[in-house]
Amino acid sequence: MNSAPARRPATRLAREQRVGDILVAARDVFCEKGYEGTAVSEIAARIGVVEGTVYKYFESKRDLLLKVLENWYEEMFGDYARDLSGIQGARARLRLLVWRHLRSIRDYPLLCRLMFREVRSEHDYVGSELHELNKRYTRLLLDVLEDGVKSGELRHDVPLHLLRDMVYGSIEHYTWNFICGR
Amino acid sequence: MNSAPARRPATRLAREQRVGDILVAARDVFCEKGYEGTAVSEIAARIGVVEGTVYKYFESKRDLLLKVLENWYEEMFGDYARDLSGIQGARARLRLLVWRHLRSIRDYPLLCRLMFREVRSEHDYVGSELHELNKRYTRLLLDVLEDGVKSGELRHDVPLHLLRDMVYGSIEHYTWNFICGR
Amino acid sequence: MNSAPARRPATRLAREQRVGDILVAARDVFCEKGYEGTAVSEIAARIGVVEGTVYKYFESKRDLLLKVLENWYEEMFGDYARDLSGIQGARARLRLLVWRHLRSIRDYPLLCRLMFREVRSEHDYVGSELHELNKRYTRLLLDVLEDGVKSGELRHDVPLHLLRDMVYGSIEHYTWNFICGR
Amino acid sequence: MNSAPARRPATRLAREQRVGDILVAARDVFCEKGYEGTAVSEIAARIGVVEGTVYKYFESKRDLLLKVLENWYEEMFGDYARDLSGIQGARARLRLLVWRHLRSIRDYPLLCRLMFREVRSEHDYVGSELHELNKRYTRLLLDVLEDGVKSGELRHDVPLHLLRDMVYGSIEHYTWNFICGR
DNA sequence: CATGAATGAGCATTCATTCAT
DNA sequence: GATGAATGAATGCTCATTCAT
Repeated sequence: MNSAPARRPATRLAREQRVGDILVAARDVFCEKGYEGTAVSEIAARIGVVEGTVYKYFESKRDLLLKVLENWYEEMFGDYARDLSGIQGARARLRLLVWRHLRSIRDYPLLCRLMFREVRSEHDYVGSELHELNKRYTRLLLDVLEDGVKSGELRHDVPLHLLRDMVYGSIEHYTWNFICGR
Repeated sequence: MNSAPARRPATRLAREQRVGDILVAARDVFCEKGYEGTAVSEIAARIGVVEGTVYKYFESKRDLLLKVLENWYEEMFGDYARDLSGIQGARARLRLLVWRHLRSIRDYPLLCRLMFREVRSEHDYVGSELHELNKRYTRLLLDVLEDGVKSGELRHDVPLHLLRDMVYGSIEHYTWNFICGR
Repeated sequence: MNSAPARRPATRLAREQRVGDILVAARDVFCEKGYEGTAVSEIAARIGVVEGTVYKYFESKRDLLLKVLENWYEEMFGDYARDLSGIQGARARLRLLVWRHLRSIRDYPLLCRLMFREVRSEHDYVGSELHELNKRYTRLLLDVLEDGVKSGELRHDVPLHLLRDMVYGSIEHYTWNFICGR
Repeated sequence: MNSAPARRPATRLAREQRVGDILVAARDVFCEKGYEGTAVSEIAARIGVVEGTVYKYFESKRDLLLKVLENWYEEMFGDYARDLSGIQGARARLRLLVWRHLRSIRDYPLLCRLMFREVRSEHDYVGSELHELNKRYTRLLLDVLEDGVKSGELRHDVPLHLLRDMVYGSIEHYTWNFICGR
């Protein structure tokens, strides 16, 4: 029951470029308004295309959200691993990890919020790509702690994984406080 | 003068009773389906009334959510304070606080999730009644730690409020993991 | 993410009245434009309400279609049975059945088309209420033929159910030709 | 002058071959999903081309549907006429016609459904190529009946065209029942 | 010839909220 | 105090079709 469409062809971009533009626009709007509060049409409007165009590149609104966050996680954790690989000493390594983490939070508090609010508490999180990326990070944390213990540089009276949780937990707590505007 | 039609009796309850019923129904549905996923009509249906009735007692859907969580917080933190007032020794007091907190999480994980997801990251959180109730709890935590330090029972090499954040943060981290189904 | 709705309460009708109005409007638009070609909003517009109102009374567009046709079938076949119950003689009874059938087709050719096009070839037809109503009619047809044979009034050299199919088939053929504008 | 980029070879086929491929793919998808339920993109995908390509060979989606059915009709009725031309005797000729018809239905029930559902009840049917092809067949039927009557091989008490309609109608009725999954 | 990016209108469905009764 | 009919805006998603390359 459709008829006569397709007028202004508008800027014609390479697939990759378009995907990137959409991801950026989506990131911004999702951060501003939350997932439910965001209309796909607004994301499209930001980069001067129509809704349909977004759906040419992403399966669904949810897919778009996940891709936005995966993008961010990969970028973020890529940094961590790279930066870590030149540092000696458990304390220094730990400091770097925590520092990087905090820096990411400071730089992208709204993405953090998005992650916590819209994804991490959802049923599709466990087992997802995002979950994997997250585990890779906590693994890094644990490794550094273990190395430190082995080398005698760190001591601990609680099980190591508890220690890791305390570190990670504290950071998370700051994240929340930061996000919440304190 | 006499023939009041009075069909549908529609149980006429005391205001307080009605409010309570709505709050319970709202809590359940919000927990099950999340805030956006919940239809006011379903809350109403659960207790056999009609949407309009809910609006007689609550200003808006959002108001209802906030009231649900305030209710829970009050109950929860009331417990904490009461139970604390018979315990001697910083460690014991700290243990109780943490214990109660963890118990609440275990008992009401979905309310936790609701809190994190729908409220704590929102702009109307800071300065809200919920925020106040939360601060009352973290104050309690800090007090216990301070007492412990004063009495010499606890030592610390990091600033006390950092310690408090590590305690609270760790609990939060567990909360998330618990909520997320690990 | 909704806000401030509900202005003009518009004509407020009893449930039954409204349902009837919607069914009539739906019947008309479905007949004119076919199922896929019909927008629920147009059905609503015909009786001066908004889309949402339609969904208060019917689960879905498909549900509405089915209800429209059930309505018609019941009316139609009710007539058949009632009218039959005063006629003697197999030929006269048969004539009445065929006559009524043809009359229904003449009076509601578009409903016939709707039935054939949108429902009868679909997977949800077999076993549906509509299928049952249809079988009730073909049963009637067979009964009349059987009675006629028993009483000696009718002779047949092909199996009776084949005869029934020829009768029904011929009517269907006329239906199609009538529908197709010949 | 020379460096034709010529990436994606995109099999360059003879016009006729391409048209044939598209028709086959269209036939399959239309049969599976119905006209409205079919996306042109899926037809294209089936043969590894892109939507635009389909529009190089067919004016519109509707055009494609019509061409698919014309193809089938021609094939089907061509058979009828050819096979008829060697048979003597009205009964034998009639039997062949009916037999061929039923065989086509059995072999291509989904094309039948497509015909009935999507085309035969539409305004563009009457006067169309398809209508002509159909009339050619019913003409055949009538001719055979007339010959039979002339030669004294067949008797009839109803007008001949009615007889023809009963024959055709019965077949149609079986078609429907067959299509509908009985 | 073939591509595939882009269009843009269309549509079913949901739901917070109001208000006459 | 309670009803429930009505609103009407919002939104995710689809798809036939075009056209620059």
